[in-house]
Amino acid sequence: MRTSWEQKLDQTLTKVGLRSTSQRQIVYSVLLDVRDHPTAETVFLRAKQAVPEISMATVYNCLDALVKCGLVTQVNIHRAATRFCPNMQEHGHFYCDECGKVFDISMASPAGMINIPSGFEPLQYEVSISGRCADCRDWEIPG
Amino acid sequence: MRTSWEQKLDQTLTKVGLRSTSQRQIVYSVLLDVRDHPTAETVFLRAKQAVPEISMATVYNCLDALVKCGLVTQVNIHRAATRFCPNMQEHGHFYCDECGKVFDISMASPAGMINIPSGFEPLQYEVSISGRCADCRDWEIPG
DNA sequence: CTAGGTGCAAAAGGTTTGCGGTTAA
DNA sequence: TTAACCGCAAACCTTTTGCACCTAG
Repeated sequence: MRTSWEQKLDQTLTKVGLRSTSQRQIVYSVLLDVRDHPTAETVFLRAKQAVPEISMATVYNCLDALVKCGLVTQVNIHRAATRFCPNMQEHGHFYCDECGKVFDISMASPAGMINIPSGFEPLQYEVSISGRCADCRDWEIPG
Repeated sequence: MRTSWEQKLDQTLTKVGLRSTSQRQIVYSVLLDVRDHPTAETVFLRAKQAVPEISMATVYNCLDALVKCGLVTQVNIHRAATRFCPNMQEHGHFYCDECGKVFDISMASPAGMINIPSGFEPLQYEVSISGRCADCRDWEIPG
Protein backbone atom coordinates (compact mmCIF):
# COMPACT_ATOMS: atom_id res chain seq x y z
CA MET A 1 0.00 0.00 0.00
CA ARG A 2 1.25 3.44 -0.93
CA THR A 3 1.90 5.69 1.98
CA SER A 4 0.40 9.16 2.02
CA TRP A 5 3.70 10.94 1.43
CA GLU A 6 4.27 8.89 -1.70
CA GLN A 7 0.92 9.93 -3.10
CA LYS A 8 1.56 13.53 -2.18
CA LEU A 9 4.97 13.37 -3.87
CA ASP A 10 3.50 11.92 -7.07
CA GLN A 11 0.77 14.53 -7.18
CA THR A 12 3.05 17.43 -6.39
CA LEU A 13 5.64 16.47 -8.98
CA THR A 14 2.97 15.88 -11.61
CA LYS A 15 1.31 19.20 -10.86
CA VAL A 16 4.43 21.10 -11.98
CA GLY A 17 5.07 18.83 -14.95
CA LEU A 18 7.80 16.70 -13.43
CA ARG A 19 7.86 12.91 -13.45
CA SER A 20 7.59 10.69 -10.44
CA THR A 21 10.57 8.36 -10.49
CA SER A 22 11.86 5.81 -8.02
CA GLN A 23 14.98 7.90 -7.46
CA ARG A 24 12.91 10.94 -6.51
CA GLN A 25 10.91 8.81 -4.11
CA ILE A 26 14.07 7.50 -2.48
CA VAL A 27 15.60 10.96 -2.19
CA TYR A 28 12.43 12.39 -0.65
CA SER A 29 12.14 9.48 1.77
CA VAL A 30 15.74 10.00 2.83
CA LEU A 31 14.94 13.62 3.66
CA LEU A 32 11.77 12.71 5.55
CA ASP A 33 13.47 9.91 7.41
CA VAL A 34 16.22 11.79 9.23
CA ARG A 35 15.56 15.50 9.64
CA ASP A 36 19.13 16.60 10.09
CA HIS A 37 19.47 18.96 7.13
CA PRO A 38 21.78 16.71 5.13
CA THR A 39 24.02 17.87 2.29
CA ALA A 40 23.57 16.46 -1.22
CA GLU A 41 26.54 14.22 -0.49
CA THR A 42 24.89 12.82 2.64
CA VAL A 43 21.61 12.30 0.81
CA PHE A 44 23.59 10.48 -1.88
CA LEU A 45 25.23 8.14 0.62
CA ARG A 46 21.93 7.38 2.33
CA ALA A 47 20.06 6.89 -0.93
CA LYS A 48 22.82 4.57 -2.08
CA GLN A 49 21.93 2.13 0.67
CA ALA A 50 18.57 1.62 -0.98
CA VAL A 51 19.70 2.07 -4.60
CA PRO A 52 23.43 1.31 -4.88
CA GLU A 53 23.63 2.45 -8.51
CA ILE A 54 22.21 5.93 -7.93
CA SER A 55 24.53 8.72 -9.00
CA MET A 56 25.42 12.10 -7.54
CA ALA A 57 24.04 13.86 -10.63
CA THR A 58 20.72 12.14 -10.10
CA VAL A 59 20.63 13.13 -6.45
CA TYR A 60 21.17 16.76 -7.49
CA ASN A 61 18.50 16.41 -10.14
CA CYS A 62 16.05 14.90 -7.64
CA LEU A 63 16.73 17.50 -4.97
CA ASP A 64 16.26 20.17 -7.59
CA ALA A 65 12.95 18.66 -8.65
CA LEU A 66 11.78 18.53 -5.03
CA VAL A 67 12.72 22.16 -4.52
CA LYS A 68 11.01 23.15 -7.77
CA CYS A 69 7.75 21.48 -6.82
CA GLY A 70 7.79 23.03 -3.38
CA LEU A 71 8.39 20.03 -1.12
CA VAL A 72 11.91 20.87 -0.04
CA THR A 73 13.82 24.00 0.96
CA GLN A 74 17.47 24.69 0.39
CA VAL A 75 19.52 26.05 3.26
CA ASN A 76 22.47 28.12 2.16
CA ILE A 77 25.50 28.03 4.34
CA HIS A 78 28.40 30.31 3.71
CA ARG A 79 30.91 28.55 1.45
CA ALA A 80 29.76 25.12 2.55
CA ALA A 81 27.56 22.56 0.85
CA THR A 82 23.87 23.40 0.57
CA ARG A 83 21.64 21.58 3.06
CA PHE A 84 18.16 20.28 2.31
CA CYS A 85 15.10 20.45 4.50
CA PRO A 86 11.64 18.95 3.94
CA ASN A 87 10.05 21.26 6.54
CA MET A 88 8.00 23.69 4.46
CA GLN A 89 6.64 25.73 7.35
CA GLU A 90 8.06 29.23 7.42
CA HIS A 91 11.08 29.02 9.64
CA GLY A 92 14.65 30.19 9.97
CA HIS A 93 17.87 28.28 10.40
CA PHE A 94 20.55 28.35 13.02
CA TYR A 95 23.97 27.21 11.89
CA CYS A 96 26.47 26.24 14.54
CA ASP A 97 29.92 27.45 13.51
CA GLU A 98 31.49 24.92 15.83
CA CYS A 99 29.84 21.59 15.05
CA GLY A 100 28.27 22.51 11.72
CA LYS A 101 24.79 21.33 12.70
CA VAL A 102 21.75 23.17 11.36
CA PHE A 103 18.65 23.74 13.50
CA ASP A 104 15.18 24.88 12.51
CA ILE A 105 14.19 28.09 14.26
CA SER A 106 10.54 29.04 14.58
CA MET A 107 9.71 32.63 13.77
CA ALA A 108 7.00 34.99 12.70
CA SER A 109 6.83 35.76 9.01
CA PRO A 110 9.62 38.17 8.23
CA ALA A 111 7.55 39.79 5.48
CA GLY A 112 5.99 42.24 7.92
CA MET A 113 9.13 43.69 9.38
CA ILE A 114 10.98 44.18 6.13
CA ASN A 115 10.55 47.27 4.08
CA ILE A 116 10.56 46.06 0.46
CA PRO A 117 11.10 49.03 -1.89
CA SER A 118 8.15 49.71 -4.14
CA GLY A 119 8.23 47.86 -7.43
CA PHE A 120 10.27 45.00 -6.01
CA GLU A 121 8.66 41.58 -6.08
CA PRO A 122 9.88 39.33 -3.28
CA LEU A 123 9.52 35.62 -3.89
CA GLN A 124 11.42 34.05 -1.05
CA TYR A 125 12.63 35.03 2.38
CA GLU A 126 15.54 33.40 4.12
CA VAL A 127 16.54 34.10 7.69
CA SER A 128 19.70 32.50 8.94
CA ILE A 129 21.49 32.87 12.22
CA SER A 130 24.95 31.65 12.90
CA GLY A 131 26.61 31.17 16.25
CA ARG A 132 27.08 28.41 18.76
CA CYS A 133 24.50 25.76 19.60
CA ALA A 134 23.62 24.78 23.15
CA ASP A 135 25.69 21.59 23.09
CA CYS A 136 28.83 23.31 21.90
CA ARG A 137 28.41 26.00 24.55
CA ASP A 138 28.04 23.39 27.26
CA TRP A 139 31.25 21.68 26.25
CA GLU A 140 33.24 24.86 26.40
CA ILE A 141 36.31 24.64 28.60
CA PRO A 142 35.89 27.28 31.33
CA GLY A 143 38.23 30.25 31.55
CA MET B 1 46.86 64.02 3.99
CA ARG B 2 45.30 60.76 5.11
CA THR B 3 41.58 60.58 4.68
CA SER B 4 39.43 59.60 7.63
CA TRP B 5 38.52 56.18 6.25
CA GLU B 6 42.19 55.33 5.91
CA GLN B 7 42.82 56.16 9.54
CA LYS B 8 39.75 54.20 10.57
CA LEU B 9 40.94 51.23 8.54
CA ASP B 10 44.41 51.31 10.11
CA GLN B 11 43.00 51.56 13.61
CA THR B 12 40.37 48.88 13.08
CA LEU B 13 42.82 46.41 11.59
CA THR B 14 45.36 47.08 14.31
CA LYS B 15 42.76 46.67 17.04
CA VAL B 16 42.21 43.02 16.06
CA GLY B 17 45.90 42.33 15.53
CA LEU B 18 45.95 42.56 11.73
CA ARG B 19 48.40 44.62 9.72
CA SER B 20 47.53 47.60 7.63
CA THR B 21 48.88 46.99 4.13
CA SER B 22 48.54 48.87 0.88
CA GLN B 23 46.56 45.99 -0.62
CA ARG B 24 44.03 46.12 2.21
CA GLN B 25 43.68 49.84 1.70
CA ILE B 26 43.07 49.42 -2.02
CA VAL B 27 40.53 46.64 -1.49
CA TYR B 28 38.65 48.67 1.09
CA SER B 29 38.67 51.75 -1.11
CA VAL B 30 37.29 49.71 -4.00
CA LEU B 31 34.39 48.62 -1.81
CA LEU B 32 33.72 52.15 -0.57
CA ASP B 33 33.99 53.60 -4.05
CA VAL B 34 31.22 51.73 -5.85
CA ARG B 35 28.57 50.29 -3.56
CA ASP B 36 27.30 47.61 -5.88
CA HIS B 37 28.03 44.51 -3.80
CA PRO B 38 30.86 43.24 -5.98
CA THR B 39 32.15 39.68 -6.00
CA ALA B 40 35.76 38.93 -5.06
CA GLU B 41 36.47 38.66 -8.79
CA THR B 42 35.07 42.15 -9.44
CA VAL B 43 37.00 43.58 -6.52
CA PHE B 44 40.10 41.92 -7.96
CA LEU B 45 39.59 43.49 -11.39
CA ARG B 46 38.98 46.93 -9.90
CA ALA B 47 41.90 46.71 -7.49
CA LYS B 48 44.10 45.62 -10.38
CA GLN B 49 43.64 49.00 -12.01
CA ALA B 50 45.44 50.59 -9.09
CA VAL B 51 47.84 47.72 -8.33
CA PRO B 52 48.30 45.59 -11.47
CA GLU B 53 50.34 42.95 -9.67
CA ILE B 54 47.73 42.20 -6.97
CA SER B 55 46.63 38.58 -6.89
CA MET B 56 43.29 36.90 -6.34
CA ALA B 57 44.61 35.17 -3.22
CA THR B 58 45.51 38.54 -1.77
CA VAL B 59 42.08 39.95 -2.57
CA TYR B 60 40.52 37.04 -0.70
CA ASN B 61 42.94 37.58 2.16
CA CYS B 62 42.15 41.31 2.29
CA LEU B 63 38.39 40.80 2.11
CA ASP B 64 38.71 38.24 4.86
CA ALA B 65 40.70 40.66 7.00
CA LEU B 66 38.09 43.37 6.45
CA VAL B 67 35.31 40.99 7.44
CA LYS B 68 37.25 39.85 10.51
CA CYS B 69 37.82 43.37 11.75
CA GLY B 70 34.18 44.26 11.22
CA LEU B 71 34.34 46.75 8.36
CA VAL B 72 32.76 44.57 5.70
CA THR B 73 29.88 42.11 5.49
CA GLN B 74 29.64 39.08 3.29
CA VAL B 75 26.44 38.48 1.34
CA ASN B 76 25.79 34.86 0.59
CA ILE B 77 23.99 34.08 -2.60
CA HIS B 78 22.88 30.59 -3.39
CA ARG B 79 25.60 28.85 -5.41
CA ALA B 80 27.01 32.10 -6.74
CA ALA B 81 30.08 34.03 -5.72
CA THR B 82 29.95 35.77 -2.36
CA ARG B 83 29.34 39.53 -2.53
CA PHE B 84 30.96 42.12 -0.27
CA CYS B 85 29.36 45.12 1.32
CA PRO B 86 30.95 47.91 3.40
CA ASN B 87 27.59 48.96 4.85
CA MET B 88 27.74 47.85 8.46
CA GLN B 89 24.32 49.09 9.51
CA GLU B 90 21.94 46.23 10.23
CA HIS B 91 20.19 45.55 6.96
CA GLY B 92 18.95 42.77 4.72
CA HIS B 93 19.65 42.00 1.09
CA PHE B 94 17.43 41.61 -1.91
CA TYR B 95 18.82 39.46 -4.69
CA CYS B 96 17.26 39.77 -8.13
CA ASP B 97 17.06 36.33 -9.73
CA GLU B 98 16.82 37.94 -13.14
CA CYS B 99 19.65 40.47 -13.31
CA GLY B 100 21.70 39.23 -10.37
CA LYS B 101 21.92 42.65 -8.71
CA VAL B 102 21.96 42.88 -4.93
CA PHE B 103 20.15 45.67 -3.06
CA ASP B 104 20.37 46.74 0.57
CA ILE B 105 17.04 46.48 2.35
CA SER B 106 16.42 48.43 5.51
CA MET B 107 14.81 46.52 8.33
CA ALA B 108 14.29 46.39 12.04
CA SER B 109 16.62 44.14 13.98
CA PRO B 110 15.50 40.58 13.39
CA ALA B 111 16.66 39.58 16.85
CA GLY B 112 13.32 40.45 18.41
CA MET B 113 11.08 38.40 16.19
CA ILE B 114 13.16 35.25 16.26
CA ASN B 115 12.77 32.72 18.97
CA ILE B 116 16.30 31.50 19.71
CA PRO B 117 16.17 28.26 21.73
CA SER B 118 17.64 28.58 25.20
CA GLY B 119 21.33 27.86 25.42
CA PHE B 120 21.96 28.90 21.82
CA GLU B 121 24.31 31.80 21.30
CA PRO B 122 23.51 33.75 18.14
CA LEU B 123 26.38 35.75 16.71
CA GLN B 124 25.11 36.89 13.36
CA TYR B 125 21.78 37.36 11.64
CA GLU B 126 21.33 37.33 7.92
CA VAL B 127 18.08 38.17 6.17
CA SER B 128 17.94 37.68 2.45
CA ILE B 129 15.10 38.05 0.05
CA SER B 130 15.14 36.85 -3.51
CA GLY B 131 12.77 37.81 -6.28
CA ARG B 132 12.61 40.37 -9.04
CA CYS B 133 13.81 43.94 -8.76
CA ALA B 134 11.79 46.93 -9.96
CA ASP B 135 13.74 47.33 -13.19
CA CYS B 136 13.36 43.71 -14.21
CA ARG B 137 9.64 43.87 -13.50
CA ASP B 138 9.26 46.98 -15.62
CA TRP B 139 10.96 45.36 -18.57
CA GLU B 140 8.69 42.34 -18.47
CA ILE B 141 6.95 41.67 -21.79
CA PRO B 142 3.20 41.89 -21.14
CA GLY B 143 0.80 39.05 -21.94
C1' DC C 1 64.20 40.92 13.60
C1' DT C 2 60.10 38.13 12.69
C1' DA C 3 55.26 37.08 12.48
C1' DG C 4 52.20 38.07 9.27
C1' DG C 5 51.14 39.24 4.40
C1' DT C 6 51.86 38.80 -0.67
C1' DG C 7 51.93 36.56 -5.30
C1' DC C 8 51.86 32.55 -7.91
C1' DA C 9 50.24 28.21 -9.16
C1' DA C 10 48.12 24.15 -8.07
C1' DA C 11 44.35 21.80 -5.68
C1' DA C 12 40.07 21.34 -3.40
C1' DG C 13 35.09 21.31 -2.91
C1' DG C 14 30.58 21.61 -4.49
C1' DT C 15 27.82 21.70 -8.38
C1' DT C 16 26.73 21.50 -13.37
C1' DT C 17 26.94 19.68 -17.94
C1' DG C 18 27.20 16.59 -22.05
C1' DC C 19 26.03 12.41 -23.75
C1' DG C 20 24.30 7.75 -24.80
C1' DG C 21 21.00 4.80 -22.90
C1' DT C 22 16.43 4.22 -20.17
C1' DT C 23 11.63 5.00 -18.71
C1' DA C 24 7.20 7.31 -17.12
C1' DA C 25 3.16 8.89 -19.01
C1' DT D 1 6.08 7.00 -28.76
C1' DT D 2 8.95 10.46 -26.89
C1' DA D 3 10.22 14.06 -23.78
C1' DA D 4 12.03 13.65 -19.49
C1' DC D 5 15.23 11.29 -16.66
C1' DC D 6 19.27 8.39 -15.36
C1' DG D 7 24.29 7.23 -14.68
C1' DC D 8 28.84 8.25 -15.74
C1' DA D 9 32.62 11.21 -16.32
C1' DA D 10 34.49 15.40 -17.36
C1' DA D 11 34.18 20.31 -16.82
C1' DC D 12 33.31 24.42 -14.14
C1' DC D 13 33.58 28.08 -10.84
C1' DT D 14 34.71 29.88 -6.57
C1' DT D 15 37.66 29.51 -2.88
C1' DT D 16 41.63 27.56 -0.35
C1' DT D 17 46.34 26.07 0.22
C1' DG D 18 51.49 25.54 -0.04
C1' DC D 19 55.48 27.81 -0.59
C1' DA D 20 59.22 31.20 -1.36
C1' DC D 21 59.72 35.97 -0.92
C1' DC D 22 58.62 40.44 1.26
C1' DT D 23 57.40 43.97 4.85
C1' DA D 24 54.95 46.33 8.80
C1' DG D 25 55.57 46.95 13.39
